[in-house]
Amino acid sequence: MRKSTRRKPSRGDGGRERFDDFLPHLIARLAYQLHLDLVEKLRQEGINATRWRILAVLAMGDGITVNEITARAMLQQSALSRALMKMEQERYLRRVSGVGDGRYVEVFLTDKGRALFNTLNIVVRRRQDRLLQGFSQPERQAALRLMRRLGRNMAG
Amino acid sequence: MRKSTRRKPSRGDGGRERFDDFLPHLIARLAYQLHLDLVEKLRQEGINATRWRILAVLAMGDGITVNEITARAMLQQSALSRALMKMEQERYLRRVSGVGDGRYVEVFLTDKGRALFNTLNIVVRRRQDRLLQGFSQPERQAALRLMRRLGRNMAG
DNA sequence: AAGAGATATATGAAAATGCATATGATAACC
DNA sequence: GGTTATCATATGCATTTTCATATATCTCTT
Repeated sequence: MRKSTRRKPSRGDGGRERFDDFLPHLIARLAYQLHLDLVEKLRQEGINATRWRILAVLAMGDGITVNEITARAMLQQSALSRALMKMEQERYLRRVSGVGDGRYVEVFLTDKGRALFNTLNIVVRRRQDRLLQGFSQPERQAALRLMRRLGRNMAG
Repeated sequence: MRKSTRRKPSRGDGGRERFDDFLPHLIARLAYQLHLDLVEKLRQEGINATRWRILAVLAMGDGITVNEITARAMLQQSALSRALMKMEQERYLRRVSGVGDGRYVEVFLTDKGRALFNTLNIVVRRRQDRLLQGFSQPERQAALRLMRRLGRNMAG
């Protein structure tokens, strides 16, 4: 067979639809890039993104219920339930049956959990620097404002 | 037990860490909100987000390889490989073994697949309106520019 | 043209996820 | 006070994803 007949398939017709001007897609793509970056950083520390989110939410203020973690950590309740069980076994956190209302379970970081958070936090915060490289302080503020505004639009 | 002792657990100490000013988290949260919204819209049409992304990427320009879809649709290659197989069985798309290079597989939408895309696209595009409600035209442009800029920072 | 290396896709097995529902506990109502 | 409704959490099961690796095809070298 002649060499010239071998080729990598082309990229189609050039596209009658575009994504570059479709904001939800840009956001999904950016979040995905950030996620991959996060997963890789965490992998080196032997932890996955789900656990990191749980640690981070608890570090933000523990003694909260499973339900509250669900909302803040962007996880399904069932996934969270299982993750918490394992993390409790490994002594990263404690679960206490609700003091006044037995339906609730309060979750607390242990010292071990808090130490792990502190270690990871250093690594993870660098991601923000990369994301915002070349941004002036006002531009950073504008970025935060925009995200909050978009978030409100979707929440409302 | 006295009623006053029953209570919903409080929200902890108020938070020594915060997320509201941590841009990667805001982005992840926003993307998650959008994702949930997308999943629900698609569910009514009997399709999941993975398949929607594949359809959308192909509608943007088909005749591309599995690898190219992987990058654009934010999926793992193995997951994509399986999804494509099922979608081919259901006649949403065709896979053609590379014309010049047998390693490649070129993927094309069928008429059925294109029709499905068109139906869903109408529904999905409305999400952008909700996201950008209350934004002036310049603000919309600024939002797009910001996202592209952040994306470049993460890609580079 | 045979072998080594590179590239693209597929697949087996394990883990994670999502969905529906079960369990356990409290609150509300009559 | 006992039944029903409500809420938080756990769990069974099916599906999906991920990781590692296999398979197939091509390229390059000699």
